Amino acid sequence: MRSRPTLEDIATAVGVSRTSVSNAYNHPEQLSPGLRRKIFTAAAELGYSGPDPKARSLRTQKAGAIGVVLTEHLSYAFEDAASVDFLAGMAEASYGTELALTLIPVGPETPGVDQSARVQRAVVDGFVVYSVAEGDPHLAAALNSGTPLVVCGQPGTTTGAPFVGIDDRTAIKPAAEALIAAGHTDIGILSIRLRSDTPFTGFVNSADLDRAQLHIQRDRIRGALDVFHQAGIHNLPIVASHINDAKSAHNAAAMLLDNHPELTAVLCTTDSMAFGVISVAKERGLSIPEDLSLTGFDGIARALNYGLTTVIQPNKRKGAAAGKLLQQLLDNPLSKIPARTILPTYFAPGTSITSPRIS
Amino acid sequence: MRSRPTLEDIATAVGVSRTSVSNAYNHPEQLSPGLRRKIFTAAAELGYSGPDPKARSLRTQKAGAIGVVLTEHLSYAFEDAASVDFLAGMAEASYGTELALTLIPVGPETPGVDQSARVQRAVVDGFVVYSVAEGDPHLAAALNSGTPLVVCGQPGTTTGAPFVGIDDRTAIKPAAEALIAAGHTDIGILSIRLRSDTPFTGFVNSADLDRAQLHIQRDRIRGALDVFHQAGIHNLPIVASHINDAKSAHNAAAMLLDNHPELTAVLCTTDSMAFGVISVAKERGLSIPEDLSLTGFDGIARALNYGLTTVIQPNKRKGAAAGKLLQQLLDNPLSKIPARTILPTYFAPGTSITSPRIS
DNA sequence: TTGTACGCGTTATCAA
DNA sequence: TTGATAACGCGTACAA
Repeated sequence: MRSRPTLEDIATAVGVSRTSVSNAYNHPEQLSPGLRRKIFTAAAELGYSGPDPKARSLRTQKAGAIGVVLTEHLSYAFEDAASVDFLAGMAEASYGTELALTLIPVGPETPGVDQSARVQRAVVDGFVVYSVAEGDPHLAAALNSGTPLVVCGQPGTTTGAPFVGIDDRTAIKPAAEALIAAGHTDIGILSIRLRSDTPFTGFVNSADLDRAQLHIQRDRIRGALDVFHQAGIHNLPIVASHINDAKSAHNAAAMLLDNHPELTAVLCTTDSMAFGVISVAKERGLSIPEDLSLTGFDGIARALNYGLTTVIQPNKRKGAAAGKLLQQLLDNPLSKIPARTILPTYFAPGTSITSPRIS
Repeated sequence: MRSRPTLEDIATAVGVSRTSVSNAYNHPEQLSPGLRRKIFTAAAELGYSGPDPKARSLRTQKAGAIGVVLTEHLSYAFEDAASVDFLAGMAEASYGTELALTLIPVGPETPGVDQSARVQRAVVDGFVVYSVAEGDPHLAAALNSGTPLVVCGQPGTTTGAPFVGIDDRTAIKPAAEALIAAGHTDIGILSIRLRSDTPFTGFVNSADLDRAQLHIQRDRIRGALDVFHQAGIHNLPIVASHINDAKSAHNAAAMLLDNHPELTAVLCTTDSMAFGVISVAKERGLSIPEDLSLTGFDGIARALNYGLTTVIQPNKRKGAAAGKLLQQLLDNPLSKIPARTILPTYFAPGTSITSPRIS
């Protein structure tokens, strides 16, 4: 079996130089139409499909793609509405450019296996790293790759790379304030895990917050605590759930309510956790908000549909902003782009808060 | 500003050959640990981030990625549940491999602009082409690229490439049969466009079917007609809508019902079209199924939730199957893989059919 | 309009 | 365990 023909093969077949064949594909104006036709004819005959992209990208030092690094499994990214919206935004930002989107699969962290290999080997012109833990090896590899990089969501600091996201600490405050305004004082907090390295579901304290690797969860909790402390409420029970799925959310909610039957309200750092509370409440015959007020965060369709009091964040716009910034960086690596791009969030009052029952 | 150092720079700095530096990264076992350490130290000092992926991929003739070509805008792909599921399946199939997923943005078809450039320039080891029209230029470019290729969904024939999909013509029959079984004889059909090149929304006939570029829609209509003809029902009105969004579905449904007030049932080739009928019915005070029986196709969450009589297709499994097949092809280009992989579909009876009113 | 010469940064092979 | 050499396939000054 013959191997694929190259530019050179076509050149010799037609009896011209490689340059002319190259120009036939890349600079038609520098060529007589007749010769160009002859070259394409010969190419078709020899089964030549045009210049090899791999060779071209070495020569031009351009890959024609930007890498997207997502936490967790890539297939999870397609099941999570927020990351799908984010990708839609990235895709939107890629129109009008010649850039493809290379999704870099991130397997489960197997100790001993170098997880960053895929990032290092990715043929891309730059990276967008989406919502990873501080110290994540893929982030480190991307930072070290020598290509432009934009971090989205988290980690919020310590990377030195341009950041796109929301102000989680401030964004959650309207939800906390709404609970205070309704008169609640016995409030619990439910969040997703703060660390990625050790599986742990249970109560966390402020020292755990200081050690958090996942800045988004940390900042949301801190923002809520800011409000509660200011209202004179201290020592709120906080449960963090390692896994983010319906069953785990249910279990974490049960753990919180079992240990703190006095609670009249629960603030959740994600809508998904709030649905865990809803599921437990249903199980126990508690009605929301009459028996338990509840808030979420994210603004997923299901939450808005339910009427959950929550905070809507602009996932698609995050993707678009990250994409645009990276492109600007690619166009001009020295261009000054903002170190932090903070997008606005929107409080959705919903109907899941009322005053606590007088007991 | 100095340019990025290369393998060679490290080699001269350490005083060894390029080969040894390369081996330090790729074949640690062929190197004394001491030298390896020295090399990495020098690399860190010089700001060398490891072998350049672009050069590596030229040398090894591997890109480390598979290209996914999706119809329509890439951002639309993230808004459509079916293609998101498909991508999730592709992602799932990529675990355990070193392959990234390169999504190739396909802009609007601007006449005169060579749409296939992005496909031709993509640095990938193979392509999965998802649900494009027969004759699509991107498909042609991918076919011509000389790399392995799997076609998913459509076109169902004429490409010569391995195909993964469902048997649309057979799959829709249970929906049509359910209408027949309920006693309907005045049935309309609503589908999405049959051609991609000319915008057209309106009634179509069997000649239009023969000319269809979009095989999925054509086959579903034909499958339904098979059933209806066999039941002695002929000359059913068929409306095809060029655009697939809520408003267009509404308009197409209105067009069908306005011109055929005698209809007691509508068979739709997608769930999204069925919701167009639902929206028109609501507007006119028709209840479903009492005044109008209705069927869909796809099994999107909203349809199942509504209780629509529909056919569920395995989108995620399609992605996984396509990914696996392509990988097999990449591992061994000569391996015999099935020309057609047909996945099973599932009829969801729902509650949107009842017997026609006796008039 | 066409050709020459060089470089892009790496890896495989084989010899030392 | 280390090194020299030869591809890999192409783009682009520059010269003709």
